[in-house]
Amino acid sequence: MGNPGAQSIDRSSALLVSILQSTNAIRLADLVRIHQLPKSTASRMLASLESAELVLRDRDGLFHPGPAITRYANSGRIGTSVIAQFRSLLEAIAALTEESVNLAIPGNGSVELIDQIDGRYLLGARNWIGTTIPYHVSALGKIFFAYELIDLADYLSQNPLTSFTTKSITSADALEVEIKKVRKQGFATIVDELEEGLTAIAFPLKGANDKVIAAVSISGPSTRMQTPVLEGIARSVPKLITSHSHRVSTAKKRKGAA
Amino acid sequence: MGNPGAQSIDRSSALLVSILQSTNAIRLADLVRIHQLPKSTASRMLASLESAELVLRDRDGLFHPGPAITRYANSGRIGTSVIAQFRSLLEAIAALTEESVNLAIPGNGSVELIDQIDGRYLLGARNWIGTTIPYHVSALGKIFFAYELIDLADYLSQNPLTSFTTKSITSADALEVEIKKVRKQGFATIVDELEEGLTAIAFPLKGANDKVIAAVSISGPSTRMQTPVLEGIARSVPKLITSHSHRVSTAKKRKGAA
DNA sequence: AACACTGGTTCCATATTATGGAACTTTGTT
DNA sequence: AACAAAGTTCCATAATATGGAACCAGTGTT
Repeated sequence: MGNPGAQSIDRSSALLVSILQSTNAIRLADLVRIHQLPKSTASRMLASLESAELVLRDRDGLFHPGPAITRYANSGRIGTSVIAQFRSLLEAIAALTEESVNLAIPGNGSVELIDQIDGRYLLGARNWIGTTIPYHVSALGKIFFAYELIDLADYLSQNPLTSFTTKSITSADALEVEIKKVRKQGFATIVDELEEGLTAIAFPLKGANDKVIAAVSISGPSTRMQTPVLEGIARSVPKLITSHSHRVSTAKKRKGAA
Repeated sequence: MGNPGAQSIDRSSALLVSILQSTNAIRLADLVRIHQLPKSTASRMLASLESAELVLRDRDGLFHPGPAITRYANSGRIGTSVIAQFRSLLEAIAALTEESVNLAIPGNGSVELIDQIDGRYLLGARNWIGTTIPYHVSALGKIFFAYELIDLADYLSQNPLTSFTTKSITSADALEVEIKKVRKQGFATIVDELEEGLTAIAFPLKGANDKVIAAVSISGPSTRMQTPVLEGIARSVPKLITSHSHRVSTAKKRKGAA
């Protein structure tokens, strides 16, 4: 935040985001406390957001995401924006690696695959879009843990670490160690952890303001994806990602803003 | 719109809503045209919304709903706000009618059932939550058409009017006539149109600012739900809905605002 | 190549508009 | 009944949003 000439929008946006993020309904007083705003200001802002249907107030005065947002969430075009943003990157990665490339966002309890480019090989070319995979056996999932799009503790408390193969990580301690490693390296891998013979490597993808919003994975048979290949990918793909994230023109200017 | 001391929020909210509603990505210039704003103002506002992650700008400068919203849409707690808001109403209706009562919101291509209270009878007590039903064979769906939460023309152009029983409406003309009737009466019915022997009656539900955001249906076997019963429901349930919608306390004040 | 055109961002003087303290309502609690 | 807590409204003040103009790319067009 801190956009010149947009204080009120910054503030009201922050309120809206709080409402979107909070698991349970939230009161005006809570918002005032969290954001350190005068009651009067917050009240006015929320009234405005409410009349735009961005926020909904229930009979008890609690705030919820509003109809305008619910409508969008229900419209079935959720992933499209992220897909559009990263399509060309996926293509570039697929061209480079010749393996299947997937785009994912964090979903409710499992990784949500939203886009895919198939590789050259026949083996591994199956379509994963729409599939959901538990976080702990997925390279993409490890990325979401490492970059805190999903809270590891939360996940552990709600999901058993089911094993898919003998290589699957099934202990909380081991998973935590693994996540730390991912954070350090900047990428995540699974080798035979989800399915015997399947290897994948995943990288975080940042949005405009440098926050991780999605992840991309390259996957293929473990026989093809040996250590040297993985190392090559780990070296080259981040470069592709970085160069992709620089928007064509006026982007450089705006970079400072975010 | 038109909240005192919140012009900028009203305006930026309108921009955000436009972005949420539009099927395809949208440019700054379009938004400026639609909302009759100076470029400079719109540019500033969108930059602010972007830094709050409410809006996402792709490499081509096109606007999409942002990560904060996508995250919420993917979190699996979409319907909860609406459910919370209408729970007590559903209970009241169930107590009165003794039949199964359902709450629905418009979904992608089909009615989305999000809450249910079972009636007293054994027949008809099956759980519909999560089920999706085509609009044209559902009383709830007819409500969504009538109150323009779903565009009838759009729907007709994308979906065949599949027949479920011999009573199902399968011609566009007949459906349009039916919708007009619904709009006039203020409620919708299906008698044996979705399933032989199943009758349902549905009513619109308004949010805080008097716009329809959801619908409620009462359904049971056609043998029990004869014309006199339906007439009784059509008389009594709207009263329940109205009395429910008056919020307990400060609501009366705020009513004027919206 | 030079030119006009379109889409977008930045600047800055101006006064409109957001601000927040205080007063006021309403509800729940002891 | 009195008190506390949550929320809304009021209003004088100045801080902040505003929008025209200048500016900066790209993208055709001749």
